[in-house]
Amino acid sequence: MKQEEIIKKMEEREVQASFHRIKILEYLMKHRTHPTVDDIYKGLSSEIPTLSKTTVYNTLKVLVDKNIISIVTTEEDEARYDYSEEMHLHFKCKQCGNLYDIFHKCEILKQKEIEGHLIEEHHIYFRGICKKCRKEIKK
Amino acid sequence: MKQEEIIKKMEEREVQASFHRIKILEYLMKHRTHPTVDDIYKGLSSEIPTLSKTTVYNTLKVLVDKNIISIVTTEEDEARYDYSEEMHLHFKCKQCGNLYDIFHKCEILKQKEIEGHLIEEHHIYFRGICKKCRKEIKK
DNA sequence: GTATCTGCAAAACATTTGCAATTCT
DNA sequence: AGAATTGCAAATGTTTTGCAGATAC
Repeated sequence: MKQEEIIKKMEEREVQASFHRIKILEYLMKHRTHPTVDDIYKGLSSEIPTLSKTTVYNTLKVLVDKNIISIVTTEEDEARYDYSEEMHLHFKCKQCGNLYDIFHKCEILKQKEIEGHLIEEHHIYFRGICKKCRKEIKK
Repeated sequence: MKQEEIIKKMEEREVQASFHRIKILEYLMKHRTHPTVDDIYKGLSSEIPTLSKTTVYNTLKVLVDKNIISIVTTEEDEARYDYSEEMHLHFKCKQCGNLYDIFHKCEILKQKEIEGHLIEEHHIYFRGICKKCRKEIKK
């Protein structure tokens, strides 16, 4: 995605597009690996040596608040962040620890309401044994 | 639930039923409010003055490992624990902060496999505005 | 020129660990 | 006696906060 588009996206959601913020959002767009704060910080610090972790925290908070990115809800204690335009769900393998994106059409993802409550965010997360590890076990 | 039944449940899952462990599991069975470690600790410390938080942590870890209880996956940084025999999902109100249990029949909760991955745990969590708060807003 | 953003250092928390004391079998 | 559980204190790791300096509108 071009920088212009990133800036446009931020303006749409009323986030001031500073240099650091653009770089952090760009990182999330390029790395669809559910990075932690530390991943983002380390990934950008060679390019932006003056970057501080506080700024990463601040920026992520703003982006989450403005619904540009979301927090991946897992049982881990370190937060992971996710940029995606498409609704999807997550699967984590108990064996290899891999966190997969699942772009699966589920009725529940389309649901806007449940028992009278208005749904604004869907967080669907499965844990188990992934395809790869199942094959390994069979061997 | 009677203490005997709690002990039976623990024996089934190969957890030694110590006094503290029974009390902690009992607390989780009685308080279906997704308590935090601190909630459990504070809730029991009047009854068990010698109880330490480390024991609460230890016990919860054992109970989760043996699939007697589960961790509620939210975006919060403090872990919440859940005892329930029935599969269900969670809804959190962005306004009042309430965390609701939703016992709703969803196809996805029955799914044992997705894209070749074996599902062992389903964590479904919605965020939005709850029924009550929606009514408040309309006023 | 005033708002906002940034970054350092310190503080605040939740959670884990090491180890000794206690308890259970 | 031997193994598992408990609990204190210290350590660890993540996230937040206060505040001063830099930057943007």
